[in-house]
Amino acid sequence: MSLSTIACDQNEAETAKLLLKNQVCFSLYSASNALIRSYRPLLSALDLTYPQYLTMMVIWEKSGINVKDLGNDLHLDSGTLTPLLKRLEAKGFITRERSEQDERVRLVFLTTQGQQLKSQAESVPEAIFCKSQLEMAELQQLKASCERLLANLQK
Amino acid sequence: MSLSTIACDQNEAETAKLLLKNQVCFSLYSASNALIRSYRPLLSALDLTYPQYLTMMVIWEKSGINVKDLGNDLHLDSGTLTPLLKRLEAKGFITRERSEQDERVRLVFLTTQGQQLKSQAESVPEAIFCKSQLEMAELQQLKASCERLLANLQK
DNA sequence: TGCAATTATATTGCGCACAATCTATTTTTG
DNA sequence: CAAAAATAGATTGTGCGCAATATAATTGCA
Repeated sequence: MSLSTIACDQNEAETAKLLLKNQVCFSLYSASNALIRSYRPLLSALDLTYPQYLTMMVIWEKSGINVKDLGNDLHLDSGTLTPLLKRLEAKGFITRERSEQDERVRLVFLTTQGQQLKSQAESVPEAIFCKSQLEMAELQQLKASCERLLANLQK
Repeated sequence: MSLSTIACDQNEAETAKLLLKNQVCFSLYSASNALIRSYRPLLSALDLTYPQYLTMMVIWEKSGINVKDLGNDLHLDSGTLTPLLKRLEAKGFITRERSEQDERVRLVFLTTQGQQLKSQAESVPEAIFCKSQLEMAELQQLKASCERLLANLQK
């Protein structure tokens, strides 16, 4: 094998790595965008966006949580969450109150209307599962790989 | 088993479905965000964002492509692409010219500077692969599942 | 040929994500 | 106890993603 052949092969290898169709990350990015698009009609009936829906999930489980803990759960920072929470408050689903022990901390509480929203949201997971048309086993494997990837990237 | 027990179990099942930690979609969304974050330091050295990098990949392969075909490849629409392409043009990586056969069509061409950028980008895929700390087999499986999911959601 | 329908792209507006920075409060420490 | 450091959250600015709409060019068909 000549040196020029080696050089050529290496060049082809480099080129292949920069093809869109060979990008794992692009597949993940496109699938994530497509999922959020699929949620849109279901969630707009509840007056929620997808990030707002995720946020409500945490608050349904942990009413009274502060912004920092919410950010840790959602992997989002205050630059994203502060305006998002203000929009949820404007819709009447939550209230945002300062902690009395530590005035820096904002606590987020579920309202009655926010609680009622939860029952309306109960059909959403099943609807998305149907739209995905994947077996539960494959979805679980996909979820596990995404979680491993996230954990590794955060190291 | 009593009716109340059934009701209780169903309620627990509904509650479990609305827990953040049980959401495949949230894992995908978080992993996608984390990946884009991981690309950021690598790509900012090339003066590119992640969507701009994906777009450049298509143009490296298909200089002279029109906006519609670019959008099909990237699963993005003109509302996203028009301003993105203007930014790539402002940086000198591409030119945007109207087709002479059909004045509605915009053709996107690689510049010399855009071509030079490709060689600078060649180390990026390997760097991300290392950051992911996943086996190639798992990444390929992840990619395949994402592609199946995307295809099913688009039906 | 002329006009309606179609097509390609651009524009506008909203809501994220996130970096960078700022403010206010609390904690630490000399 | 006062100054420095740390912490929580808010603000600002940029760049997506995408729905809705607008504009301009092309095509189809009566």
